[in-house]
Amino acid sequence: MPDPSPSSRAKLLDVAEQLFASRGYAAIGVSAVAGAAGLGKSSLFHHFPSKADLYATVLVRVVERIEGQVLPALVAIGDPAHTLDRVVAAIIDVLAEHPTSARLLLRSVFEDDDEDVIAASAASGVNERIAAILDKVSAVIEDGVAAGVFRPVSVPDLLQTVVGATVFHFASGDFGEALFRAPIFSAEAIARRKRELQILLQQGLAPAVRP
Amino acid sequence: MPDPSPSSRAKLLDVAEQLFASRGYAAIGVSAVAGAAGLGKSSLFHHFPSKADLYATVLVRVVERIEGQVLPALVAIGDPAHTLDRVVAAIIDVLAEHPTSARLLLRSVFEDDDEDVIAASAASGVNERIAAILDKVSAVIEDGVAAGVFRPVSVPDLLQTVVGATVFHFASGDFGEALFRAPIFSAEAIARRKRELQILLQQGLAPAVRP
DNA sequence: ACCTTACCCGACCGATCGGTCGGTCAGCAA
DNA sequence: TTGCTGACCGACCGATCGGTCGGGTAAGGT
Repeated sequence: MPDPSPSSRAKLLDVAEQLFASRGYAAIGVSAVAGAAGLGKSSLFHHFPSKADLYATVLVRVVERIEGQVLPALVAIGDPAHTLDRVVAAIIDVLAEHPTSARLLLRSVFEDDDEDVIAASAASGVNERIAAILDKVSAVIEDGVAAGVFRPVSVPDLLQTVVGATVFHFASGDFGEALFRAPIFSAEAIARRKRELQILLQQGLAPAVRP
Repeated sequence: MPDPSPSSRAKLLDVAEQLFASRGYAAIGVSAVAGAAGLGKSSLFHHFPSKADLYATVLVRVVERIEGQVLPALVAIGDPAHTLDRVVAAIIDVLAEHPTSARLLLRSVFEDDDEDVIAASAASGVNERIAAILDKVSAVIEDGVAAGVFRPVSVPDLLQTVVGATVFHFASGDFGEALFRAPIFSAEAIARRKRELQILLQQGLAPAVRP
């Protein structure tokens, strides 16, 4: 019991985020969510009009957290190489802060969901907000290529690689921990992940030295 | 209609792979699978003892396809840099060949599934077979570091990056296609993906030039 | 002709799904 | 006290879930 009275609605959002992240939308029933929040199923429908709406609200919360941490890193200060470093660090930080974020994002990306779910999440505009962030990251890479601090690359490919290397990593859960034989979300693991990815990108994107 | 009479059982596996990949285990009912295969629900249970067993069988088929293509690339011929190139190409080829593979893999990795599903897939040993492949990839990287053709890296981190950059990419579906504004599984897109990732890795892993 | 076997189906089972409904209860303003 | 309101719940709804059962049908062996 961490909080005395987290307003029930917030508690529902918390447990729903946790449950949806671990087992997916279809596998989690509304009574399971309500029960985990210490409420009856009917009380859940007092706070949210439908299961799909609850899920969409959870997604919006996650996207807002990401925006709050990644957008500040995207203001163009310093050369694109430093900006990219900051962005990668920000993405890793925000995904590491809430272990559920990466999984939820991953699911929302490649889950051809239930019809009312895609309707609800489309109405909340989460996809567009994610796309907006990625567009800005693309712009940073393009700037770097144009300025000659990065070698020419396929920007969408690099973006996919960065997203895969960050989101997938923190979404990998038991699989990742089995691979590392150590926790993924420890402070050292997070710092190492940041360092390894930044070095790989900086060195892998360096322009060819012209003799 | 590719095949005149694919033995019903194979047809069931095909449509189940497609459906499970697109919407996940919990979201797909057995009657939907059977119906898509042109059969009644009862007929599905004539071929498979349970839904979980059907899913596990689908997973095994996917893992076998991957083994068949990636393991040959892992025989140590040439230096580790070339081997890694071959492995990356093999992974991309096998994931691109069947658009369902990457999604199924991703789900099996981070889906804290239903209890009988984890039991069935544990009995089929798919996790161990995936782990065995990744262990061999790890060995290649370690050899490269030991031989000095790669700079020192955190091997699990690099492995996570490679898996994320390949599996996530081909599992991203509509999201990825929206990002590229072009199909992901076209021959050109696959070739480009291969090239971009190989260059990024080779250059990013090159040891520092000693003055 | 008979029996077996493989394959398939419709009807049905209990459980659970998302969601509704009527109503209880505490707090608060008048 | 009275009346109202937001939070909450138990009981219930039709639909669908995974799975069972008995029976039907065609092929093949003897």
